Amino acid sequence: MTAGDTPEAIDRTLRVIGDRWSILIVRAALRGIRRFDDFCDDLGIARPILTQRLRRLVSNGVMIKVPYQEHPLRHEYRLTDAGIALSPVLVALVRWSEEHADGTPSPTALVHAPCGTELEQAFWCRRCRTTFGPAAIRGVERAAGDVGSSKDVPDGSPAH
Amino acid sequence: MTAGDTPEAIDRTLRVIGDRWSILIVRAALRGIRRFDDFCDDLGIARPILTQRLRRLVSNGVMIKVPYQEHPLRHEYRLTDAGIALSPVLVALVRWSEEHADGTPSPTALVHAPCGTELEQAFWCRRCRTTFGPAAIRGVERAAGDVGSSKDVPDGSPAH
DNA sequence: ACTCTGGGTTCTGTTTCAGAACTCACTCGT
DNA sequence: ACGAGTGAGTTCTGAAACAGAACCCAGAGT
Repeated sequence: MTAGDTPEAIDRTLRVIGDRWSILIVRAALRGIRRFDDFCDDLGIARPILTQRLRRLVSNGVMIKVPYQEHPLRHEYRLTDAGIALSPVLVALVRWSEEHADGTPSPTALVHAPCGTELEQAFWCRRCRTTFGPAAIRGVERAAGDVGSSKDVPDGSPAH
Repeated sequence: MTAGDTPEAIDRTLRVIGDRWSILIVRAALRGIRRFDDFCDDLGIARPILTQRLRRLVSNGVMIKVPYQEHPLRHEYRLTDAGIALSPVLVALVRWSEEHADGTPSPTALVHAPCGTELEQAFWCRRCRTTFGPAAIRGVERAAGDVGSSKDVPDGSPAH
């Protein structure tokens, strides 16, 4: 690998949510689904796999299992903060799907709640107070010794 | 699936890039890697899988295979615009990895090229000219007939 | 007692993943 | 002209992951 990039960290993440279902489960959870059978119905996922995925998500801190009633003791699954923090990933994925994988835009648009305008996703520089696209990204070494080695990112592609 | 929403589109996308390798391949490509063996070495991916993944990425328009020399006819793989457009997904993933999956921040920081400040990723409303977080997202029906049913996305805050 | 509901587990295939080792076309140095 | 080297793959093989029916079990409702 080119010196010190991090396939490790991202790789570990992909081991948690990098399968066909986990992200869809998180998505469903963001839509308010909490119960085993509802996940099943909503996603059309096989039960054994759902069991397994939920367990994995829970053990990785993406979701928690909380009882919602005693007696016929029942649990539901909710996103933790870490789980909610996945929404940028999801949004990025959904938008990419709409724009590049698919002709048909999804029937559900994501909007800025206060004003109802369809949202965009952008990179943001807090110093310049500006948004920008992929072309303006650069990767730099963060480690102690040598700072400044910039070596990420593509050529072309105008920002949006 | 419960009417309306689009597991289909996102599902199709996940079939393309929803495995442990595809995203890492795109990431490597964004770092400038183009050749078969370089992907191999960089990622530590098994060759047959790389072959398959590249083929799939090409056939789905994420990458293209272009000859970079005749004679010993050789090809390299480059991202298309659609491929470059995946960078928000990647960035979101990397940032989540750093913040939630891992203690150690990655050695490579992503910065805003012009000024060198570490970038953030945010949702952006062009009407309000403001950035905001997941809590301010709402999903609304886009289709003709029944508009108004809003039912996506996080209700303020599940767990905690 | 008997059926329903929620939340699972078992069992049995079928794809997909992964890795070593091999191939093949071509070029280069000698 | 001959062996070594390269780039880009294939073929085998075994290990996981996925998928679907069917089964289980504790309580509750009737």
